[in-house]
Amino acid sequence: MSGKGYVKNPMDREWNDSQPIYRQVRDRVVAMILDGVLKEGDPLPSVRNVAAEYRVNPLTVLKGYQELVDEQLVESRRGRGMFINAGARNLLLRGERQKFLVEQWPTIHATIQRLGLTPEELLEAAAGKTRPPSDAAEEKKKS
Amino acid sequence: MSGKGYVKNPMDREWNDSQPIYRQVRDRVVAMILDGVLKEGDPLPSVRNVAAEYRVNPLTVLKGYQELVDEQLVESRRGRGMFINAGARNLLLRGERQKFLVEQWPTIHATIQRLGLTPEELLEAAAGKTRPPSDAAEEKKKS
DNA sequence: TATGCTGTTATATATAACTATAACACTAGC
DNA sequence: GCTAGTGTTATAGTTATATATAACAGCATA
Repeated sequence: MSGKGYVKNPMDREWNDSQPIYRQVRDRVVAMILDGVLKEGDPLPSVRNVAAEYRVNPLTVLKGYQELVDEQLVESRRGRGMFINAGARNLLLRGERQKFLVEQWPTIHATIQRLGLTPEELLEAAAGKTRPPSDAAEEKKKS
Repeated sequence: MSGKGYVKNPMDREWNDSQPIYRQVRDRVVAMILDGVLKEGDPLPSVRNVAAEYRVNPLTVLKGYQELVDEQLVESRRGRGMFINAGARNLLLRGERQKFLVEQWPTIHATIQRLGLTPEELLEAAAGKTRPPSDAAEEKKKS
């Protein structure tokens, strides 16, 4: 059990523990398409490159990419690479909006209500200000 | 292969596929505490009852409950049950707020921006109206 | 004591996610 | 042809999640 260690990557601060990596890979590409970083016809970063850069198994990246193929967002050309399909962004703008509104937002909204979070707090947090609850509980003094 | 089937429950519409059941069990109890459905000193529904009601393995429920014990939100008394600790709600209001604002909200906010969702759409969806993109709402401009 | 609730532990198994390593298949450029 | 870059498949092993089944341990009460 100890010989050939199976050690988790120290580099996975990049990854969210609450979701499989391959789905996060998929979501990252989706975000890049929506943000216009990847345009239609563009090649995706190669499976091996991404795997190396993020210290992840190539198969895991491939699995994420395959989901995009199944969603008809990208096309795979053996020996050449994977490429963003035409119409990918529009397809996403429709699909992801609906998916978010139906599957995620209701739960999120309930949580916000439950925690009594105000729009002000949310906007502040979104702006990058990780403000502590303003009373005590502040021991991270970096001078 | 077919003999002693290992079949997934048909009843798990109750459960979200994107997160382990035991964590959803934990989150449900947390929600009940925050909502005041479960007050301090109250007993949690028994492991076996929950398991039966939701058609889930008792061990899975126990695992979710154990997380609550580890978070010092509930206390386990062998032979009697598990009980909400004093101060549980306050502890949650601080902890869960911070956790949400730091770990979840930034990503969610980015997604909302990316999809160009307006406050109106979000409020509508939260109100339960799972309405497909209406034709009239196409000309919305960000203010 | 006996019964019937609680939480808890022990075995064994199934499936999904991730990994390491290696090989195969295709394309482009030298 | 050779090589280096793509995607793809194959084998095998680890960990996490969830299951089925059974037993153990403590408490309350008739």
